[in-house]
Amino acid sequence: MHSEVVASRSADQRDSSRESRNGTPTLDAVSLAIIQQLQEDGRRPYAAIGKAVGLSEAAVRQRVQKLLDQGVMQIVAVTDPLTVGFRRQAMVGVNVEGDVESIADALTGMSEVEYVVMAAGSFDILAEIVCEDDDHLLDVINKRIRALPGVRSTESFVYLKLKKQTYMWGTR
Amino acid sequence: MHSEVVASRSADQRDSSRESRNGTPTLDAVSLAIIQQLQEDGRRPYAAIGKAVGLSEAAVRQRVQKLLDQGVMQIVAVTDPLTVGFRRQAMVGVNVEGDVESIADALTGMSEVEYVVMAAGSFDILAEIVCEDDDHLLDVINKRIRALPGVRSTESFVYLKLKKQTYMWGTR
DNA sequence: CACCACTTCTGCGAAATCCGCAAGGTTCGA
DNA sequence: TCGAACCTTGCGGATTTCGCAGAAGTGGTG
Repeated sequence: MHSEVVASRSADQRDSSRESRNGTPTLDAVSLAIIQQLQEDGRRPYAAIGKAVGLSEAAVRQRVQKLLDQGVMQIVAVTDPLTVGFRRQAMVGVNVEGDVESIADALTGMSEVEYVVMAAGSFDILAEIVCEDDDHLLDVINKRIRALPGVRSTESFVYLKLKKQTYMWGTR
Repeated sequence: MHSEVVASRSADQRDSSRESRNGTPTLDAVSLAIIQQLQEDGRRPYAAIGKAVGLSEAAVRQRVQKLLDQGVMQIVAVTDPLTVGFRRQAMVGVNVEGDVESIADALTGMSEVEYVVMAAGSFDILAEIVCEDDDHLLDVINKRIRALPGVRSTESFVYLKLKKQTYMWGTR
């Protein structure tokens, strides 16, 4: 009647939190389905989720709590920064000599930096910066990032228009 | 006792949804405070938010509903893609000849593309791609993106390690 | 100033949800 | 066989959500 995701809960998809090789918990199909529900609506009631994934309300509650505790997922409000008063954003590509990770850590510590990723290619690090205005952006890039010892060069891409921003992993 | 954000709701911060010049709604201090609460916990009850921002439960509910309807904010579960089974991610810089926006729209239509932004600098568009494995990633970049008419060239930055990912705009 | 249209906030029941808890079943692995 | 982990069912009580009616403030107009 109502689309069940799981028919039989047989051996190959039962464990919801075993540790895999790299230390991150492995997710089974049911937890994935729960996350999917919460990606559509973070406030969806547990009973509705349970009906959708084929679990009781209590079980969903336990799983969600565990997923949150483990840090696998978080339920948050996300906004378009422009609407909230941050008018200048940029992606900054950084080239590093020496220890890349320590530079990445330094960037991570800056509150204006929303996103830091170590990458392969012509940049060692990509960092997204969210600022209130041009002065602020300039300050962060030139005075703070370029000033870090070990930063060889940077290249900035100022955002003109945000076209897409999704959080629908697994919903494909 | 409990920190009130707003003391007097006087003229200069009353409107919660007026249209500003560029068409995006302007937010007042109260809505900002509500968003802030929901960035800490997307499931926080309306009454608790109301207490924190100095509004009744019903008022908070109405404002949240409006913010959601307007698309100013969404309440969702966010995860680390790696944990959910997407092992390859990349940022792709795209150079375009002709209409940049139509290319951006095409990218937006691809489910593997999580993030699309039009930028100034040596790339016209930056797009973040989330894939299950190398084959998938290769396919998206070479067969689908490069195949778009108007795409002059692309450059890929494969993610090695995600260091930071925040959703705390306004919480500074 | 009076009046109207509009929006927002408040207050209040009724319904739904959340939450903790307990008892019992199943499966898996030590 | 035992323990651990997980799920289910069921249950109340506390909390939250939800819809609605009424009050209050704003802006525009004559």
